[in-house]
Amino acid sequence: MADKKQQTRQSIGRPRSEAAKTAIINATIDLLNEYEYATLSIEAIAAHAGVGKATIYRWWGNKALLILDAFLISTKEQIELLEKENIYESFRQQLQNLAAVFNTPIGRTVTAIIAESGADSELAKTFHESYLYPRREEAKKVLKHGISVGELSPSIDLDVALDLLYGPIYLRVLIFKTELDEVFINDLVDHVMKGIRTV
Amino acid sequence: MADKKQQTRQSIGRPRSEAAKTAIINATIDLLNEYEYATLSIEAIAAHAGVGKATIYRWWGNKALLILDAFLISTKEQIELLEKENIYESFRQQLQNLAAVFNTPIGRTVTAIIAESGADSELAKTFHESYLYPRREEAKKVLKHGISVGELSPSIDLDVALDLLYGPIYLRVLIFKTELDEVFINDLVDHVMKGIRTV
Amino acid sequence: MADKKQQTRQSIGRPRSEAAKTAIINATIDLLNEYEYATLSIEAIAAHAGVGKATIYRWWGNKALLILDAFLISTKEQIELLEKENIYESFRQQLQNLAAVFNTPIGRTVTAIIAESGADSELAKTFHESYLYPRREEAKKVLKHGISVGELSPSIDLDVALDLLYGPIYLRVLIFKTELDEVFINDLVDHVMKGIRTV
Amino acid sequence: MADKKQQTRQSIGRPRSEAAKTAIINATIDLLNEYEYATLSIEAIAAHAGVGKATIYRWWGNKALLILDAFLISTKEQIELLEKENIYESFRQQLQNLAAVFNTPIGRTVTAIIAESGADSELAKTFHESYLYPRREEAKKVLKHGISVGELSPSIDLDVALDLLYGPIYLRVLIFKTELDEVFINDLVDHVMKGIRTV
DNA sequence: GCATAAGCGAGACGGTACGTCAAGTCTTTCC
DNA sequence: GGAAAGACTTGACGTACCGTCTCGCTTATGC
Repeated sequence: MADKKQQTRQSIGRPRSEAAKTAIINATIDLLNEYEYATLSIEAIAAHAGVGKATIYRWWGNKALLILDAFLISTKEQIELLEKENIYESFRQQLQNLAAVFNTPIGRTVTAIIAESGADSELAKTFHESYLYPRREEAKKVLKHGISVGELSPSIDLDVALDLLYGPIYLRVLIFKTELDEVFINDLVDHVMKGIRTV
Repeated sequence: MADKKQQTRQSIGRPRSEAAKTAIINATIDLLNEYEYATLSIEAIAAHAGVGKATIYRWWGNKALLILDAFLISTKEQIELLEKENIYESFRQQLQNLAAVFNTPIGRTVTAIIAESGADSELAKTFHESYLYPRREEAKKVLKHGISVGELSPSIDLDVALDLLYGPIYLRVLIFKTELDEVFINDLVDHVMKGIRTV
Repeated sequence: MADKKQQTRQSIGRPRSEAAKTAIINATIDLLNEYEYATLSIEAIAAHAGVGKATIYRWWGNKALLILDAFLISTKEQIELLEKENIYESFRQQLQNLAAVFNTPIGRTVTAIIAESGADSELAKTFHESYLYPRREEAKKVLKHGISVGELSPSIDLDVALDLLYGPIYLRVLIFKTELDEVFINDLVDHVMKGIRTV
Repeated sequence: MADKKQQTRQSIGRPRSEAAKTAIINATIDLLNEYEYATLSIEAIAAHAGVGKATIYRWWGNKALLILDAFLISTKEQIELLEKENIYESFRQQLQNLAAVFNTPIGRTVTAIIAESGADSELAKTFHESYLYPRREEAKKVLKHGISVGELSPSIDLDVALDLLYGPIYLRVLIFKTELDEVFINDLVDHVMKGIRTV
């Protein structure tokens, strides 16, 4: 079932230091509060984590992959689609959480490097597989549930519906950099629901 | 005494070379097809443009501002909201254009550096004033026209409506990196219209 | 600084360019009190003299030639071999003056660039022709006078004798950077005289 | 200094590469044969030595200090005051060696930058402590020996005597740029000896 | 319990690009 | 029409990091 460290770890030598890994991830997140991606140096992360540069390069191929990993770890349990009593509430909660995540330095940075990267890059693929796809699947389950209970029209395109919900959040937070208040979120969900609800 | 000297005393000394400026902007756009933001060097731009580095730094404070300027110049007349026979067609055309722009290396790069930048940065402010705000105002005029002719509900929030239209484009192109076909654009406009149209 | 271009516009056209030349020479001497040769820029001289850079390059080929010229002009009448009542006093006076000149920033600088330059350089040749040779000839006249009045041995090598007098001054001022007091000068002249005097 | 450091773990991290140091010093000496001080670039030295620029700046603060170091290393055993059978021969040999050293590009360059530098500069101080002072002390021992065996007058000022010997060498080589032949050296030592010898 | 081996912090290495500065040239306007 | 102002190309500066490579350790496994 759980294909974790099933493999017989028989490799000789000193094992990887989890303390170092944690320190590196924390230093990365810390320093992103002060520096933007371009001016954040691996050297600074190593110094701040009390770690040798080589230790970072041993486990992460480059700065972008390290930041992505830090992002994935730090947001692992942060965003979850809580099953609310109804679809409206589910998405309201989810959109609020999403906005919070991408209002964070590391969230903004990860989005920026993903936006800049090519579609076929390891970075984009990892982000898609480890973050985007799982969350979208979860969200789709909510929509499917809505359809099954007759709340939503069975003819809607799930992906389009979700793009309509999430797109404006990315746009406002990352591009327009405006605050997201309750009213906006409500309006947003209202508008989308109006288009996909059963009459 | 010498008040009549006032007339048009325009700056002494050798004037700025427009040829150099054009060469720099073109080199920037050219090289963004080969290099991504992080690996694009000012040195390479200068060499490619046949220009000294100092000439670049004289007119642009940093790489991001240069790229933004190149973007603004290259897209100056590229995107315009053509007055179509109806609102639906207007936005369909506009969204298509927008997708084309952000499918371009410089478009993707500019969005990435804007996303990464802070709300108060000169970069974000310039982008907002020179690009986002003017286009949004144009788009609002279309919506207002739609309201005045009774095609759209007078109670809609213009900004929310436009976020719903544009947000999914940014999301698909920059984050999901999916192709945008006619069907999607049509669906998108349909969905949004359904929410803001007069019954 | 340079009080030129006052009125005196009696004739049509540009005022005399000698004012600019003087301002440049003065600025060069002034700035050598603050900056050493390597960090003294033509740009700073031009700015300080209220002159365009091109005006400097029109008259002097490079920084070294400008400084040499400034040195030659500023020391034109400064060093002269005063005919004293006797040879001893003549050289005592002359050595004192020499030490004063090469204790000056421009004197030290000129010596340094001469020392660094090749024997065949325009710089070294100009310095030799315009400064070293004339002064040495003057000094030789003093020695010859001493011989003619029977005070000095007729068999002495004039050049060796003068090297013995001047060499130690250069050595102390430029290399050892020690103060030259009366006692040293006296000792120096004593020693040399002892070797070249008629018994 | 700290002798007990012998046991303790001495400076961690990768140790300095002696090969790099040697390559840098050699490149410096090599390139001074082609370029003069002003046109010799650190960049060229680094390239010629197959070394990164930072490695040069890590160990030498500036170009002058590097050249001085190269000079000190390259002349470490080159000049020595060989104990000859008599004082005359000792100095004849020593002056010959000195002339050879300062006829070299690096010798001429070092003297030039020392002449240009201020008395209190690190450069002048290092040159004095590492080169001038030790050699002068050696030379003084020769003079003192001459006094103790009754060959030289006990009343002579050692420093003045040595300035008389060395000053003319510097003057001829660096300023007048004349060749030094045996005759001159002999004359020079003769003259000085005549002034300091016991009758 | 000692050898083997990988991981560790530290930091020097060969490099690349930075952003600055000045050199020497060129182009415009003004006097 | 010459001189100022100042933009131009060029190229070195000294700095900051890159990603790699020793060092002298430390920490595990396995013989």
